[in-house]
Amino acid sequence: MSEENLYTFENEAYRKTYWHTCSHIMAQAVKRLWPEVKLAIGPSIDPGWYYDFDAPFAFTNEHLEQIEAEMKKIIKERLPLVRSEKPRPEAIAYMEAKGEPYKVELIQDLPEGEVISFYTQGEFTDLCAGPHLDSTGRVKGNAFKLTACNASYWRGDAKRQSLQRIYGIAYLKKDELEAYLQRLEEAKRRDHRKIGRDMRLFMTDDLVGRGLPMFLPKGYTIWRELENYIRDKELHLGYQHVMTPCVGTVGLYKTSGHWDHYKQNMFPAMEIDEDAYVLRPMNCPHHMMIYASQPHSYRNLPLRIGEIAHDFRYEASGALKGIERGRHFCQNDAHLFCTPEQIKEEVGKVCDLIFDTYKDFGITDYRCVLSLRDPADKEKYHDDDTMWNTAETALREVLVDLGINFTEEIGEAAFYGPKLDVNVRPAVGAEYTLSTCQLDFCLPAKFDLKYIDSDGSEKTPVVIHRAILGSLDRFMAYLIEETMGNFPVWLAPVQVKLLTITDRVNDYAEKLWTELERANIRVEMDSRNEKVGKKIREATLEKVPYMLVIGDRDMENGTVSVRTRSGTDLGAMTPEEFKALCLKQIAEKDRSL
RNA sequence: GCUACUGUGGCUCAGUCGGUAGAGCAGCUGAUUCGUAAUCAGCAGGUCGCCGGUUCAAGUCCGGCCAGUAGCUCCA
Repeated sequence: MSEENLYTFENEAYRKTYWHTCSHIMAQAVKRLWPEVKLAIGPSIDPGWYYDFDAPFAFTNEHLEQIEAEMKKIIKERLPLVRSEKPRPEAIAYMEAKGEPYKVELIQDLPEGEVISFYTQGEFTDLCAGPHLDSTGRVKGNAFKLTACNASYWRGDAKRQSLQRIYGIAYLKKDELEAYLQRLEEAKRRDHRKIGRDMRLFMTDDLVGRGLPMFLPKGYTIWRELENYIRDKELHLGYQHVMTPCVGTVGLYKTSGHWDHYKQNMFPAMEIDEDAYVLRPMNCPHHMMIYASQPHSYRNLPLRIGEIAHDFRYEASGALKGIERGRHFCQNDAHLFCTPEQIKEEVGKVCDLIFDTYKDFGITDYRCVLSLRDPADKEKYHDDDTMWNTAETALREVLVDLGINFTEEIGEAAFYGPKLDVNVRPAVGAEYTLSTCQLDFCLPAKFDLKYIDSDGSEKTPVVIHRAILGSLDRFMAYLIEETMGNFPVWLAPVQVKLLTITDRVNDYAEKLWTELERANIRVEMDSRNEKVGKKIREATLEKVPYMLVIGDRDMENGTVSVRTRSGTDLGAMTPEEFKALCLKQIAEKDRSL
């Protein structure tokens, strides 16, 4: 790499340094304008940066403009950034003198022996490990923008001080900044909530309740295809599907441990007769009870119990987001009961299923995470070090053996065991988990599950919890945003629309409709008295993959004129030719159009 | 849940300094039968999220609630 190439945003280290210096410039601007504002932390993120402030007033867009103007001044002043170090007592005294309690706390919590460094630019000094640009003048004054101001918590703890986080973004050229802002705007147009409303896929209503989306005919058509897809796939892999009720006794969840860990996130218990019931938040206990209902031999393991299951969780109101996160959702759940020796093969099969499914949906941009417990957190995790060591070691080994690329994250495990999470980043908002595969040595013991091993002894099975499409609701949200509503033909709510040009061809079109409908193609007819241009426009906006334009010429020749939603004119063909083309595309889950 | 912002016909939006609502699309009716992204005309549709307050007068100002949006926290 040549010398000047280091100073581009292609270079991650430079990019992060640049953004971090921007965050210091922003903090300096804020302190100049309002000296009473307290500083928390201000790292670079990808892309951009933020800085958390404790201010006695709420920042508005006008404030952000003021800050931007002040930042431009600081950039023009070309202030050098100078690093310095202080011993701990001096560093604490320094920040106390400056009236920065959050900085004092940060210094106090730095591990013993850690170098405590500061960066100074003009009158502004911040506690910081660096590195930084050598001068505020390195930042391009016409290519940065403060994009948002939101709330955050001091040290990410909801019980502590609420702070105000200002976000910024910067590039090396103005047009790069503008291109970025434009991408943000475009992403908003992919929002599944907007597309879902426009395409009449799902709706909500206050009287029905918050976070309780209702799927409309078109949305449910997609849903049904997804459900059929994954259920059929599972059947071929030896899964057995069950149907269990959406309500269970509190005792069931006390047995599993969910009550202790999650009762505040469940709909409150309903007292009926002598018992208390809850809407179920998940399905493991039901499936455990099914396993427990008869004796098992090692010969019959693994036993794979699957269910497209309705669950209810009392999600925080601020966490609700369309069908991505609601208070009712449907899980593509399964529990695989197996012997310890079978773990590797079963996890491998689950991973194959996940990646095979992603191939069918064209999902290529995902990240695998091995989610481990935080050993220090005895509250959140089932307290059994031996169990955790066994489970985490086993899952890690399996993933390495399978050659899966993954990163490890502490404190992301389920309370009963470690998991492999497959995460994606949607067009709008933060990364989330689509698929999961969890290794559980805990619940089988709690439910006292047994099998008879080859030596005649009673043993406890291991359970693998897994979800491929995760929640069908969330999976659909993801698909909507990825495709912008341009679903592949096999998923499109309406696959073909017949557009008549004149009433004279209505009978002919009717026959075509019947023929396609009998071939199980989802076909609609638009025989309104409107111009064909208007019919094409509307069908295109509805994102119907294929339009068949039918006029006198087609009727005479016994053909249909095929146009795609992307505007390609495939010309005239016989109905048989079109039907074959369409069915082939559906069968192959062909995504091209 | 926390902080901030937003809430006007089904959808997208306008509504000035407070003087009791406007458009386009969709819908309905009629005319038009027109070959690849909007035919023309007419009609109808709103207690301006809800409740209260200030005022002679509130879509507009103030308070509370509800809902939505962004981010934070959480996500078995």
